[in-house]
Amino acid sequence: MAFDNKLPQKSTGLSDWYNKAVLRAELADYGPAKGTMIFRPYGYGVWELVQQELDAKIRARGVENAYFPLLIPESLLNKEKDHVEGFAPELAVVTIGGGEQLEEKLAVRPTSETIMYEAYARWIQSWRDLPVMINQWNNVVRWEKRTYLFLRTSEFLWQEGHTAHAEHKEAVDVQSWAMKTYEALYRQVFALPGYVGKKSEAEKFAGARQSLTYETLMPEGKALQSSTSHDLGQNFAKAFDIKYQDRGGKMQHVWQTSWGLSTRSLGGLIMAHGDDKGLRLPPKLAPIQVIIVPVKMEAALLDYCDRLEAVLRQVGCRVRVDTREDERLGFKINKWELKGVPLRIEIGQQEMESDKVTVARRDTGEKLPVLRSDVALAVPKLLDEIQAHLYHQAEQFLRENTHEAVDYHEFKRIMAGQKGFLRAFWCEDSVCEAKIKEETTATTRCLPLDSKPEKGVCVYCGKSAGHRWLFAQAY
RNA sequence: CGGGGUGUGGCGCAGUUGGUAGCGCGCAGCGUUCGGGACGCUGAGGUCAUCGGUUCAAGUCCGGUCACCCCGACCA
Repeated sequence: MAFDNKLPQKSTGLSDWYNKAVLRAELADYGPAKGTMIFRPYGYGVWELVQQELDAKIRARGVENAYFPLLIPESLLNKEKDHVEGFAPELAVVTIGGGEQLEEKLAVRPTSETIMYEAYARWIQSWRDLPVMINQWNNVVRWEKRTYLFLRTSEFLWQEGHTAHAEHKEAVDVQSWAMKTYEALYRQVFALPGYVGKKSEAEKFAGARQSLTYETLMPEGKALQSSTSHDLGQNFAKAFDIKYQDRGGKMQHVWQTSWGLSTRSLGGLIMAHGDDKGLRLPPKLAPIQVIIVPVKMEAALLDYCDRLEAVLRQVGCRVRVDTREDERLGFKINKWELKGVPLRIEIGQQEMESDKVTVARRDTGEKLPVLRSDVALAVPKLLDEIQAHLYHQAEQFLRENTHEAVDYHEFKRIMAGQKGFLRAFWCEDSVCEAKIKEETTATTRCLPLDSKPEKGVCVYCGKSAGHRWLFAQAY
């Protein structure tokens, strides 16, 4: 008996559970170099679904895909002061090429602002050239000290959008559109609710004027920054000399945005929805939405399964039949539960005789008989229900773990216990922010966009404060 | 980069006071099975992370190096 195949309990050891679930579900594996990971077909399949969904929305906004180089001359990277300082500690740099020491070192991109804007400066001459709106799907490298599959690896995959505009307002519109797009994607596709808001000065992107963020909550009460969208102002435009001649003939710097969503999102997806049996993938991101499992490997059953598969494929489901002969029913059930397939259909003698198939939901574990003639209608409906149910569970968790901290004593008490998101007044002084972090591990996550101005006093220093910010321990 | 831990077939591990490597799972073949992680038989697979030292003899003792994991400071 393969008892050592049991997954650790999610509730008792989250990180152990997470690592094993990711490896055993065949989402990913470790790469040979420190901090690198392999995206296995099943895990990459989830990412491809994310790409399909997001890419369509990006194109619909008129943003075009392109590709810029992996290697960035150091001098380029050094042009924007805050940007260099922000990324210097996690840079990987190529110093040797073709066996010879390079005259100018090449950074492996940690993000592409600099290499893209060098080109933008050459491409943009006139107001007629604007806006420039380019996205790229690529990989970036950030030399992390401590790595974690999907959530924090030295190399990760993402999409980064970079736009340039004549007017600041237009840039702000794009920044806001990008965040709304991410929010919708997270809620509707990832089934992950979260908070949208503005980053503090200390937490914003290196080189940005202002950053927006989508923050989700993980099971141990830590927040995960799940995507960002930046108003770069004219900081890079000035550093890279990106200018255009306006209608009146005057030279103007452009206004820019950048925004990204990475494979880190898959880590959040796995952690947030998984249970003791393994993953629970929301149907919209499940590479296999329905797995048909014959109870026995008999020709008649297999034939029945194949016909069922054809029916479901026709209504647009991603469906497969498990035809392995050496694994028995129980083994297969556990395997597909571990892999998080939303629906499992069991076909045996009983089903064939009654013409009712047994449909098992991964989210609730519930099994229900469905007439074969109803399957084409019932299965897509069940998939929608599962998608909605996962969202509601996550939403309830988020609600139950968002607290008001009326004073610092309460703040510390919550951070020492269950954690989660804390709403608290903050005077917006970075000294208080740093102190709070030092004493409680909580950092400002964002000022929620829907928060209204209020009169209050900073939880830390007692000076007057105009807004309640969201705090949490960050991933 | 600080603290802790681990490196022995693909994976998980055992290996006594040093004597020349074993178990479980997995894998391959055959057979019996098949409604919640089946069983039998046969078989393949290891220069014990690496470098150096001590010794007649090192998986085991000593020293260095490397890698990975966990906990902290940094990050999407």
